Amino acid sequence: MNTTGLSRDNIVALVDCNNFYVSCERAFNPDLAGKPVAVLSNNDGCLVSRSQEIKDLKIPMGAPGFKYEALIKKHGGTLLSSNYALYGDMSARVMEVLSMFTPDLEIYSIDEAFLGLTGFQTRDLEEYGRKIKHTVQKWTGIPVSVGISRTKTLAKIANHHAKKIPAFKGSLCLMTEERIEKALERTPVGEVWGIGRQYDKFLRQNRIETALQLRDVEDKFVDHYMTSVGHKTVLELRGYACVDLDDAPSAKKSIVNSRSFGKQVSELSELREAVSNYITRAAEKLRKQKSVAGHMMVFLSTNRFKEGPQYNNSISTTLFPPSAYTPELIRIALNLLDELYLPGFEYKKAGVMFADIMSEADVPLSFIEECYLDDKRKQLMDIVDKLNRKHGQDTLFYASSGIQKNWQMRRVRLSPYYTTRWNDLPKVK
DNA sequence: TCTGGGGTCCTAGGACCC
DNA sequence: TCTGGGGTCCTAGGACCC
Repeated sequence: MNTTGLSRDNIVALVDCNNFYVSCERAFNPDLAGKPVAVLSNNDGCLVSRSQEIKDLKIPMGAPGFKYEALIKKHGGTLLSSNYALYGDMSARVMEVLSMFTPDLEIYSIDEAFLGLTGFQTRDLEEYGRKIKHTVQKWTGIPVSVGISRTKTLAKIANHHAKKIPAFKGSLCLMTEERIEKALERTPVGEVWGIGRQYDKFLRQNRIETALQLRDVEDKFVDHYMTSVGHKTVLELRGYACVDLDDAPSAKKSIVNSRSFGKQVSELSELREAVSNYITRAAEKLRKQKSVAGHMMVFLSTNRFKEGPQYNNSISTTLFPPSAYTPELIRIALNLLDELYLPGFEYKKAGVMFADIMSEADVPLSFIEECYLDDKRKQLMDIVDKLNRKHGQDTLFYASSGIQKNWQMRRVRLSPYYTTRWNDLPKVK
């Protein structure tokens, strides 16, 4: 395998929040400490974040909430609806603290970040990791684990062990050959970043069961049986950094907004309301990253878990000129929906997607006017966005989005918006 | 009664052209 | 009637991630 130009002198840390959504809830509600707590997905469907006590009850990730509700209640536990406004805000606070520990911060997901530490060799890195952990905990109330090594893939593994093994006190640094080998030997191959279910199965069939065995596999095997992604994974395990740190979040290439409904929906009028809402949200995201979309898709599906006739379909169109102007996008989407819709089905989910996304700045000058960017429509969108940011989502909304919203998702166990709504600020008694 | 949502990257294969 | 082979572009779908 070719390793020309790849560095073995990198240092990178992965900081990962422990049970992030549950930790956010606990940060504001001390009653939840030490008891089983789980956060449910949208529509109060499956468990997407579990406290240690829930994991100890052997309740798997992604399990449907209703199956385990009784068990959780029996152990004095709590199930909560997801409160993304709260988690997003807490995430921003954690990331701000992390940014003080490195000039190279890559926010990888809502609860994870990579920190470039190349050049920090002279420090006691594991101690530095512990300092990061304590600072985040103190200033945000969120517990995190820190893994440090030569590549992102190795840092992931380090993080995993830091989280699982109490003796490491939340921070593990894998820099020496000896430590790396020991950790890789104890890591099942399926836990390696980039090895999913299919690869796991294939590798095990070939007697590769640990991360160490994967690292030391013959080049011939990799060349023959693994894709370019697999190549990178193996090289990263060998300490060659192939996945660069990316500190400037890039603009999204596609934007999706979709939700399951809180009930079965068969009326076109209700679907039109939902799609109008989804377009509104997706177009806000478009404008937030200063983009316009050249392609739109609308999709619709029935409940796949329920017996009965199923309908699962999508329809799409080119947007020319590309746009981020909500009223126009709603009009187009509703036309698509009318075409897509078949009466007589019980629908459970709908969604919209924008693709062929380009930056406003890249719109050819000759299109700018048609593209809405150069006139009152653009100003109107700016004003709507500003008002809604300041006074809350849907302060200004579109008539087509409806008011009753009977189709909306269920969130019956929602915690207060502790950090983003004045009336919900926690009170000190 | 009740089973999430939002992304990226890669590859294979079809369509088309020469 | 036969029907190569190489290149490019596009799309659908798979695999993976959080």
